[in-house]
Amino acid sequence: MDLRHTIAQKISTALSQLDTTLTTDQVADMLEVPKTLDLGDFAFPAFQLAKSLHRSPVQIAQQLAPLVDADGLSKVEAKGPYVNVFLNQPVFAETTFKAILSDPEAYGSADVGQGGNVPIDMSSPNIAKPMSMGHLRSTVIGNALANIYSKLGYHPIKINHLGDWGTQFGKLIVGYKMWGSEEAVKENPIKNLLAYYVRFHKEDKDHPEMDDEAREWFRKLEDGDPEATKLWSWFREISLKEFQKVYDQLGVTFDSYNGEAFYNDKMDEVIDILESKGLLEKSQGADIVDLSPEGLNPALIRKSDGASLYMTRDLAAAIYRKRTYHFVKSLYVVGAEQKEHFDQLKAVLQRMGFAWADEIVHVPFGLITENGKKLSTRSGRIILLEKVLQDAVALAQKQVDEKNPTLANKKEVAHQVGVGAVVFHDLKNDRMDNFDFNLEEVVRFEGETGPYVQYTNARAQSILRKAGKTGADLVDAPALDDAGAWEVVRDLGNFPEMVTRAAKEYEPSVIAKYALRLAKAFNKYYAHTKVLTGDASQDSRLALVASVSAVLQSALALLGVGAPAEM
RNA sequence: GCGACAGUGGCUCAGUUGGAUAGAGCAAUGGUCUUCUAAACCAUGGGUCGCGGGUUCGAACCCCGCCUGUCGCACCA
Repeated sequence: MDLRHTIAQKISTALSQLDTTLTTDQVADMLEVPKTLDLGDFAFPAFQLAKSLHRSPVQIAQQLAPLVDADGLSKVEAKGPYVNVFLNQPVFAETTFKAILSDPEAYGSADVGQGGNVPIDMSSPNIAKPMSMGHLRSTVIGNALANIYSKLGYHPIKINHLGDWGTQFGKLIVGYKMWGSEEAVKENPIKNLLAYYVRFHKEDKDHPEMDDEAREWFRKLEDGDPEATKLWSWFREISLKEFQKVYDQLGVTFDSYNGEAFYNDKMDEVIDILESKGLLEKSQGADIVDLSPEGLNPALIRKSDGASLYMTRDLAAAIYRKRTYHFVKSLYVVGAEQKEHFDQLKAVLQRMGFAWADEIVHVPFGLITENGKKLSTRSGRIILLEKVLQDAVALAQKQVDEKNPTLANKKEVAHQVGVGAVVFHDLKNDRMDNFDFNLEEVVRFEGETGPYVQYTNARAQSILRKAGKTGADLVDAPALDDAGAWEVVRDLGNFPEMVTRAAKEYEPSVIAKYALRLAKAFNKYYAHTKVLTGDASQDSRLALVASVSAVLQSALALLGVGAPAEM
């Protein structure tokens, strides 16, 4: 039984003495956490009882407070219409520190997932195009969710659903054959492949025959023509190698690179099923599934020329993932602009008789703009992720040189701080928030930022280093009795709940905000309390410091952000 | 036009899902390093929570209407 329910039970028992029956669960739901520390750690509002007891909430609170069994608590008092409950701080601190320090990895973990598979569709850049800030969002959100779900006992499967098929490959081949060379592509694959693509779009306006040619090459590719296939797989391979550089910097790995091409031979079955169930209709020459009963636009399954579409491919992918992974949940970390697509996808799967469609979850996120404008590869309005990371690391390097010139592994730290700033910035706000890109904002090191959290951890580590103790040495430290540390202690105790909430809401920002809250509380403590004084309570304070460091590291790890011991 | 998402200090955002006096960061001003890392801490100013109704003992949060912005709405993904 958790703390909330323990207290709820006490209150429930007390209420029965006032001839009121509320179950422990009901009381637990009503319990609030007051916004300021002087109002205690939990509060029970008496408003709702006023009617049935024919008394004012203030009176009820006054009568109820003395009836609550205060064993294990430090105080129960009525304040206005609330009964405020104060925890026994030293006891709570001791159990919390012990829980953290005896097994830091396990703290906040749970086995609710029981090893169930959770494929996560994420990142998904397009071959021959550079990765942009938009891909960063999908990548880091997906990665953080994978970490969070893993901590809760699920088995995430990170799938990079590459954009590696489509008519653009016809254009790419034509462009390459007209203007490209093997050397140029090898020298700078993405840049040059993109240049062919962009140039193609410029020139095909005056030379419509180029489009026919591109269509022809894509047709060849679909038919397995050796030359087309060879070029395609080369473009794919060489692009992937470029993407890998970014993933290495971010520290993100994948379990599968099955992209769009992978499903080429799996779409016929989808159409067969749809046909056999009589779901397909002709409309304006195309094959569709009418979703008007669901209040959705029709799902386009096959173009009038018989070619398949995005929807067809995603249906095949969804079914493949269910068969392969027997998932308990299937996540798609894809921009909010594709919401309707996923609504349609789920609706069609439902129509096909797949009840597991309910377990498909679109995890949408907001748009990144620049100067208020939407980014677009074709128009060249694009923020190169590689460049952003590069700039961030360079700025961090400058900062480290300035602040800590004698640091041994400056390069590594600069990398962790620079990349950490970018990743944290992307994860700290609600997924759905749109944001306008601003390099200075993204790579900020002060205030509510990733480096702030990293710095807090580095300070804590520094204290432990000076003391010559590790967390393991402090497991049995005596209880900390220091009202000034209470905010920190309480935050520490909240970590497990935050992990659960982040998973439930598919919202890494819950963890990022939590890390900021804990870091802020600790910095305040740090500024007011000297840890290494040599007195009898030193080990108790050190246990606090070690606990903070451990939890900050856990939180940063969940977000995919590094935690240097010094910076 | 229809639908989705959003609207909270000058700027960027929180607000534990309906509770006590609406909180942070940035920016501004002032203060704190001979003492564990000043990437920090402390203080001051700054608000009709888009607007109008409604539900409720109680609304930034729920319901209805309106305004503004963004995204989506058939053969791209």
